[in-house]
Amino acid sequence: MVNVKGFLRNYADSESIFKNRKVLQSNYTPLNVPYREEQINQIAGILAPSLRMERPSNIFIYGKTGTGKSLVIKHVVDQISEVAAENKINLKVVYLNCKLKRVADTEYRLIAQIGRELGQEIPPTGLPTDEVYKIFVKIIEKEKMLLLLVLDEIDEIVKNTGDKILYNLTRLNTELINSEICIVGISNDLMFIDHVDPRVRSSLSEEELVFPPYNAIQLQKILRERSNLSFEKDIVGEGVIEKCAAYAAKEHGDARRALELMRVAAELAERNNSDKILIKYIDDAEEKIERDRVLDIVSTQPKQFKITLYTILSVSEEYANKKGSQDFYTGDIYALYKENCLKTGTKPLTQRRIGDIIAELDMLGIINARVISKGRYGRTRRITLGVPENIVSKINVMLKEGLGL
DNA sequence: CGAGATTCATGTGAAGTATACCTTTAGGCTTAA
DNA sequence: AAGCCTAAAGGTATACTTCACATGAATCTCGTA
Repeated sequence: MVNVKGFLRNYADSESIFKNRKVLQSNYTPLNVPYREEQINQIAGILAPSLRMERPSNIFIYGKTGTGKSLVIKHVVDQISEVAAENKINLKVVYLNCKLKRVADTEYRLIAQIGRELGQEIPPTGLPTDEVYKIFVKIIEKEKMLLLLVLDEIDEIVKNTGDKILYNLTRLNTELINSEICIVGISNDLMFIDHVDPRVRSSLSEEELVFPPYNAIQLQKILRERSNLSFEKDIVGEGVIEKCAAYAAKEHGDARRALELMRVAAELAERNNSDKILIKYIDDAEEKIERDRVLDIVSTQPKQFKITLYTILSVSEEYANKKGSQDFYTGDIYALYKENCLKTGTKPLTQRRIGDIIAELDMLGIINARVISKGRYGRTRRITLGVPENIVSKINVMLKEGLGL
């Protein structure tokens, strides 16, 4: 424990390899967004009427993760807000990510959350949904305003709860007298809009934009630009940027991932007292990111999810040790799950529910659970792991402690 | 031997229940005039 | 009498349970070659 102080002193004395750490963090909004000028101009053009208090067309934006959708929207919206403020225009912007569990993943919660963003206390449950709509309308109608509603990952909420919300939201405009709402929908899923009600579709996607993925060259340019802002000269080792870009390009040109890789690699370099970011740190970074991502998801799950996942992971570890890896199915897991419940003193849920939980864990990408038919031997889900082997034990240990097993 | 029937284990949808939380309302208590 | 607090009543969303039916390919059955 003595050398902790030494380490801290050393840390305080040594030069950080970061010139500006924030630049590489995921919530950073750069001044200019390379290779997205066209989209920025288009969106700005579409949203500009808001500065005359006229309702702009609703926009629908498609693009894979890390293609700059959120970034561009935030960028444009920030600028518009500034200009609006200069001209004393009452323009409110609400940005919401519909994927956030227990925040905006049902109709009630989404509307309630918008209300809260606009500074109104709304209880987490208990009110009728149309009551929440009324509260919401009242807030906007209180004074003449234009509400710019940015719904990120809008496909998630529709997948969960159907397109009724979108219908209600688009219809809301016809009821409003003072104010108006403009909806900007963002989706990762290109096919998404085909599954919604045509009436909603036409009003929601009055304008459509597609964000193409970045290619490796573009990713390199982005990385270079940001690392120039973030690091002192000559910190970034030979070939590092190329490797980051290549990694990310492999994953459909995900710029967010590339930048994260860079940042984590830099942090690892710093922790190792290295004054250069070397290629070897990128591999470590890759693993660390994946681990953190999974750990983060896992740790925020409700207890029953954890027990279920713990059961699955233990079983798969056991099988891995015994070699001759076998498949396992919902029934097996449920039996063991019940045992684990007994050990932790938790009331076991029914198999019906566990089936749903397994399906949800599959959606989270932590496991793969495919429905198969074993013919004469029934129909079930075959469960396999969705995370690398070397992370599994770490998750398992964490779960074990967390559950008190 | 092959087409169709059968079968199993659980997927899946609908409807019902428990829980936690909300607002409203009415009654009781306190307080100030 | 007015004002405030509390508890009961009436209502909702969400997570979960119960019930009942659906599924789909390995296996079985049985007629036919």
